[in-house]
Order: sequence, then C-alpha cells, then structure tokens
Amino acid sequence: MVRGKIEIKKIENVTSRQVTFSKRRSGLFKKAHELSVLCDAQVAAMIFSQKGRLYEFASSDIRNTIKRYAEYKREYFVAETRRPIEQYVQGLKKEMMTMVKKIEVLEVHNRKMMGQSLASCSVKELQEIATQIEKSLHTVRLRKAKLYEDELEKLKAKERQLKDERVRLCRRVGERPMGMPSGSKEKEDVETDLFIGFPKSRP
Amino acid sequence: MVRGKIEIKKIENVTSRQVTFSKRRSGLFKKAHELSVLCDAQVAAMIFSQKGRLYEFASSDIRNTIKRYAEYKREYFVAETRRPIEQYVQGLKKEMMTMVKKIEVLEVHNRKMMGQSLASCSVKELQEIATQIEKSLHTVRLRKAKLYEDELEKLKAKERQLKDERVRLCRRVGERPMGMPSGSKEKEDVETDLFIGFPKSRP
DNA sequence: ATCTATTTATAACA
DNA sequence: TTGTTATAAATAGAT
Repeated sequence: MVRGKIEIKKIENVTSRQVTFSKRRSGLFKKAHELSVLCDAQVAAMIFSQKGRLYEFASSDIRNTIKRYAEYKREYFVAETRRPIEQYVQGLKKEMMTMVKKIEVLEVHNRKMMGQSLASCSVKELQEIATQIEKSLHTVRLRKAKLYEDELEKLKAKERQLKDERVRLCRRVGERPMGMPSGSKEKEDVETDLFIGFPKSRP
Repeated sequence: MVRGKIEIKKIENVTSRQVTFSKRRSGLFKKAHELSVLCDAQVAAMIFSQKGRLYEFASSDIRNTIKRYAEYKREYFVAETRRPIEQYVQGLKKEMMTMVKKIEVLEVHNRKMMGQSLASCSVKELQEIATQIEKSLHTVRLRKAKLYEDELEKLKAKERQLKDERVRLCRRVGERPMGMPSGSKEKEDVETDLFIGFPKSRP
C-alpha cells in the first residue's frame, strides 16, 4: 500500500512475508487497542503465524472475552467444547435421580418393616406387613435353630473324638479306663444325649 | 488522526463513539483479513460493543482458531473453563458413592428384616434381628387394632345417630316406636355393645 | 452515508 | 530486527 500498492494475496517471499507479518501484527493490535479504548469495547484478537506461534491481544482479560464469546455463541463453541462433559453430567444426574428414588423406596419399606410410619397404611396394608413380618420372624428363628443344631453337632463330634482319644491313651498306658464321666461307662462309641444350647422346639 | 488528531481515550459523545466504533471495527476486520491472506496466518478477532453486541472475524473457521487457541493455552483457558465443571463432576461422583453405600446398607438391612441373606449372621445377630422383628410385629398389630377400634367408634356413632333419627321420625308420625332391633327397646340414647371387626385383644 | 483533509500504516529499501 | 521514506489507507469531523 505504499511505494506501489500491493495486492492482497499471499506474499511468496519468505523474508518479506515475515517482515510484513510482524509489522501488520503490531498494527492490528494497536488498532484493536485503540478501538477498545475509544469505544469502550471488549476486543480480543488471536493470530497463529504460519509456523504455529501464537500472538494474542485482549483489551481486558482475554479469558473473560473468550468466556463471554462462548456464552454468546454456545450453540457451537460451548457445545463443541463442553457437550461431552455436559452429556456425561446429564447421565450422572439421571443415575442419581434413580438412586434417590431407590433410596426412598427402600427407606419406606424399611420403616414399615420396623413398624414406623404406619399412619398412612390401610388395614389391608397393615395385614400384609404383619404377614411379611411373621414370615421373616419364622425364617430368622429357623435359621437360629439351625445354627444351634450345627453347633450341637460339632460339639458332639468333638466329644466323641475326645472320648476315643481318651480310650486310646488309657489302653496305651495299660490300664482300664476309669473315672469316666457319669452316664457313659465303658462303651467307646457313645451317643450322648447331652443337650447344649436353647431348646430348638420354638420356631 | 485526521483533521486534528485525536487522543486515545474514551469518546464521550455517544453518537460520535458509535460512528467511530463502526468505522474502526470494519477497519480492524479488514486489516485482520489482509494479514491472514498476506502472511498465511490464522486470525480471529472478536469485539463486544459497549451494548454487549458481538462482532467477530475469523480468517478460517473461528471454532478451529479458538480450539487451537484453547489447546495452545490449556494451562489457563481449558483449565479455567473446565475446572469448575470437573469439580462439579467430582462432587456428583462423591455424592453417588455415598448414595451407593446408603443403598447397600438399606438393602442389607431390608434383606435381613425379610429373613433373607441370613447365612452370614451370627447367633447374636439373629437374636437381635428376631427381637427387632418381634417389636415391629407388635407395633404393626397395635396399629391395626387401633384402626379397628376407630372404625368401630365411627360405626357406633353412626348407629346412635340413626336411632335418634328413627325416634324423632316415629314421634312426628305420632306413633310409638315399634319393631326396634333386638336388645335396645325404648331408650333413646342407647349404648350398644355391638362389636364389629376383629377382637382387639391380640397384640 | 459521503466527502476530504489529515494522520497513520506500511512496502520497499537500507 | 529496526529505521527511513514515499505513498496508500484509514479515518475525524463536517456535510
């Protein structure tokens, strides 16, 4: 545009292009600055040189300007930059909603099974709850009984084993077993009727 | 800069400022475009007017330029733009963890109160569960009894009301009440012992 | 908007 | 890069 005006097309001479880039870049930034001051506008400019080097200008904080830009045009900037995360967040939120509902259901059920919050229940509901609770009680008691029984079996087995051992030892020492516990005398394989634990006839 | 150079400071005259904004804006974009063509650079410029209107220029697709910018400076653009969201996501995840745990606890408790998954319970635990279930059963039955009682009260009240009405009508017709239900004869305010519903003596 | 007197920007050169 | 300079471009103020 001086000493012979130039055509606006890529400058092929590398040196010349670099010089022009440098000069026009500062010119552009100067103009940008003047515009921002004169007209109280927010201006941002960014330039990538051919080599990939970044030059930037911002009248105020460039982050704010870009943020503002992003908000202004979220249909393509925010969207493309953030949509994956936002979709992910949406997914998380949905999951949470589901969980919240699940917790509610569980808590209501729990409360009813604990005999709480019964005010809203009809007679029919109360009957159902009672039935369920009775069933549960039955199951729990069965299980408890089974545990006792197992325990008893174990103890009996141990007793048997100890007796066998005792007999074996007595034989080895060459003396007749004596001073046996009351009830079972000389028999080596006794079925004791020793009962340990609670009576199991209360289901 | 012409016909008397101007100082670079905010133009106070509104009209003047608007005109200058318009002229210089197009000037800036023209320069930006020339720079991008002459030097084969990627240039983007964005301007927010005082009123908040956005004007933008981009040599190539502005999204690419901004993306490139974001990648170039993720240490403060990407980071600061996305960190809040990422913190938010972290928060959500934490909440979800808590909820998952809560659900687990509730489900375990629920199962036990339903008489399920008892295999892992000790005798002591089983006893505690049974005690709790018994308590619940008691509460539920109390509640059921209360409901029956209330219902009964209502019915009794209704019965009384109907009897009163009947007596009033008979008097009006001028005849002695007759053909009364068995049990209560002439008395106008009878306390019936009619029992409706299940016996309530089974808590 | 358009005009135009000036200031600015800058291409070419050093 | 920086500086100089001739000249093109931009634009303030007026219309």
